[in-house]
Amino acid sequence: MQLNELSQRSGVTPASIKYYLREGLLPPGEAVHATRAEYSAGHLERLELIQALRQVVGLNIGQIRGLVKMADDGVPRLDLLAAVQRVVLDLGNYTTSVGGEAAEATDAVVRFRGWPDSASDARNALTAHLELMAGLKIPVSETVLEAYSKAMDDVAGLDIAATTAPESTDRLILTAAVGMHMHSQLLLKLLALAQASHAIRRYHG
Amino acid sequence: MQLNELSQRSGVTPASIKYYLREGLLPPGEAVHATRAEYSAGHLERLELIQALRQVVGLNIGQIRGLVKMADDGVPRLDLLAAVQRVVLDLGNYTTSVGGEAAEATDAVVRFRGWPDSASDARNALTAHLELMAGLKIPVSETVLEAYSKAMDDVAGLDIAATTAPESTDRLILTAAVGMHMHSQLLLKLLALAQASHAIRRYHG
DNA sequence: CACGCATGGATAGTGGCTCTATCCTAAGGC
DNA sequence: GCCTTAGGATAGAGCCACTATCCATGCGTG
Repeated sequence: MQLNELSQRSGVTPASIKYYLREGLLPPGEAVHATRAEYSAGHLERLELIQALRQVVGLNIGQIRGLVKMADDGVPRLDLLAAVQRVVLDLGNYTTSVGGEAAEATDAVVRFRGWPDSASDARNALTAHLELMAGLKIPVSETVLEAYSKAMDDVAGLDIAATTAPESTDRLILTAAVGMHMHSQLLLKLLALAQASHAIRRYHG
Repeated sequence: MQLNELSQRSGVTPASIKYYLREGLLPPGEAVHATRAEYSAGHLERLELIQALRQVVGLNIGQIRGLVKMADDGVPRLDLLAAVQRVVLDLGNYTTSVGGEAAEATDAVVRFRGWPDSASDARNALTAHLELMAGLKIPVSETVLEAYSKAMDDVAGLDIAATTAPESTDRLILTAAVGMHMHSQLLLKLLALAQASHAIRRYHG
């Protein structure tokens, strides 16, 4: 198919498709000659991925480019999922701080939860976040950390099970990113409702 | 104090202060005459609030304006806290959909958690979010909803206790917004770590 | 008393981001 | 052989959060 058909099937305007091509999110079509290029079902799938990551998950072009580059480079699926987790849950690119109270608190959490204690983006992100909270003078007691981590341990026991290993890499990224995002948002909505409920109980009953 | 001193004490450039004045985030100083205005400690506090909401919580100018307007209008503290929760946890302005599977699921959660079942932003947001997930073909089983809500119920039992009712309304908003944001982010970091840990156990142990 | 310079106020410009519109050339189809 | 249309390049738009410039005013300093 050519650009126009790709546009109509995906619902993305030709101008935007050209933009994604320029930005390297969409690989160029196979040039049949100087002024015609042929696009495949893979391009359509890629466009759906881009749309979902932009509109549902809210990633920016750079983040999307990072993910699709990995996909195109044939990076192993586990690494891909880790990358998806990093951008979707905003684990950032923190400088790995090695000592300090925050690192100790992270160690403590990992220990009393019995989690495997290997280094990871999530671990660095947690340490960095605890440092940030300390810097903002927001105390995080061991009690809170224990309760939160227990709650998240319970939650993590379930949701990955739903992922029914998709066929293509693009679809894997799509389902993983959208699933992670929607589930984390679901958690926050439930937290809001729980907090509101507790507040009502406290003040009105 | 005058603009320049306010700028130096707050660390905000005069140009930005003028911008906040124009946008109605910062009330005008008391005009001593045509070309001089005097700013108070309240202005400094307001600037600190704006800074925190922009840089830490990541709110935009419109959201901040909404909150400070409420503060200036002397809205009751509980309403203020509800507004803070709405913008910080992204509860949005959803159209209150009354019926449908999602609404039933929300009812079910509230029922088996024993939460007071009054209408609220959080409740609408949850229903809307469940509808969104259904639209995206992401199934949310009752098991997941039960586990998630249980976890959030446990979490909500703790963290509001830390709020030591601050003196001024601006400080109340600041501590509430920053606290909510950082705690919710903490939860997501812990979720990431928990998921990574479960994944490792599954694949390597 | 007069001059210079900071202040407040208005207006316009900047830079980043994500598109979107225009223009041009080169072909394919009728 | 002409007209439509794809593809490619470039420039522009619109939003956001500032940031810089300009100007009249009038306080403070000498």
